[in-house]
Amino acid sequence: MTTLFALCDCNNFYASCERVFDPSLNGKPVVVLSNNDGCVIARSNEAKALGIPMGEPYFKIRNLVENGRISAYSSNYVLYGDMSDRVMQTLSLFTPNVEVYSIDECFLDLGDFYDIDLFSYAWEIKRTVQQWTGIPVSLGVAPTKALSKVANRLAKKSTKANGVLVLTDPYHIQKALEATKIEDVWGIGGQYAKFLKKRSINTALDFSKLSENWVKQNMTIVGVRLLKELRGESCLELDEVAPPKKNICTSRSFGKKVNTFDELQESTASYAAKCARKLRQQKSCACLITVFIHTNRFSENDKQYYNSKTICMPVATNSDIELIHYASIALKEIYRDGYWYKKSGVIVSEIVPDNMIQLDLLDTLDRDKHARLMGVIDGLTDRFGRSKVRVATQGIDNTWMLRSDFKSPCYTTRIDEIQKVYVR
DNA sequence: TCTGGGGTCCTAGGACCC
DNA sequence: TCTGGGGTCCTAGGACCC
Repeated sequence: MTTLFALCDCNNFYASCERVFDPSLNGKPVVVLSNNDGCVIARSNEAKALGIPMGEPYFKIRNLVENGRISAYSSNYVLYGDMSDRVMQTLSLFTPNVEVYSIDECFLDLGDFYDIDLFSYAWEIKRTVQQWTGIPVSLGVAPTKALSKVANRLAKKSTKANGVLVLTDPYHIQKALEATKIEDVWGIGGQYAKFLKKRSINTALDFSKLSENWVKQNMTIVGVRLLKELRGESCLELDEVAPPKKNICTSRSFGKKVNTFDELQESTASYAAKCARKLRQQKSCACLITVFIHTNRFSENDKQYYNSKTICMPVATNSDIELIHYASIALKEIYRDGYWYKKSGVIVSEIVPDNMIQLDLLDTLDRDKHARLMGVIDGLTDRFGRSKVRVATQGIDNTWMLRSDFKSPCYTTRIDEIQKVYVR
């Protein structure tokens, strides 16, 4: 059986989202900053052309921003998430089988579409997404997922392809593999790239000629799957329904240096509540909770400290109140006076479906009551926005909160913001 | 010289992704 | 002054059991 996949990838996604709502940015350099406005995580083509690398710390480009040479935005995940949904919904009109691979990427299973004009079809997809959502996308079409990644990358890079590349005949596949450097192959990270280049394996084509045994020995079974995929043998299926997450993590760097227990406790409580909400959204509960804190690893003057503590809770839970309770216990154990803290986080793990909870005979908590309360809190959060209702431990003024100085409005999801757009 | 041999579970750590 | 956040999978090795 022959397989056929398309990988659709939004171009410079976060920067493109900002542009949809402010067309005056078209043709101009735009960057989007990480949480805390720390570094660059998305760049428009014009920003790339200025030589701004991915991950560039903001302070290094501050001058360009202040002189108006670049527009910089704080990341606005609510907006990007909503735009992502629109793109994915549009894509799912073209085939019922899609895998939302990340916020800006989607695999489409084109199954046995070999008898249609793939090139025209791919272009129709691209045009439709652009027209309906305002987001420019690139498409790579090929017999396996790994090859569709290769095709997508070349589609974006080549001015001739201009955003669409269909890679189905062996000759073109060879040429594409030859044109793809080993470090640009999906699944080859920094370590493997170094290892392979030392052995004169410089391109995807070189890699595809290696023996299965050698790859298995040196790169585990993961490498073997990639090898087969690049040779055109499909090993990676389309995962249409995202499996429930096995770990959920909420962590942030602070907007300022923090040294008191109370500030750490507020932030940790907020992250625990956020994890609880994520658990409820996927209808599951966690047995373990981990809290970690650390100082600023870039600061040479400050004393460094990292620690984490994991607590096994008596009964799996997804309640804000309980998770905050155990997070506080864990934090107390690892907190040390006399350090400047930069970041804290909460991870919940050992996740089980919420209808399969192992009860504890000595459990005294009224779990039904908790569940109803959380339902009410979720309802209020949905209606009035995040953090309008919260457990007291989470604090009120939250001076530790992250910095986000250049955030665009949540155009698509907030009534007041939507009105602003209409008024304009 | 030589120290049973499996099986299973768990954890830490390494690799990768966007 | 200023350097993101959130995930997955795989393997090796130790503990433990019979």
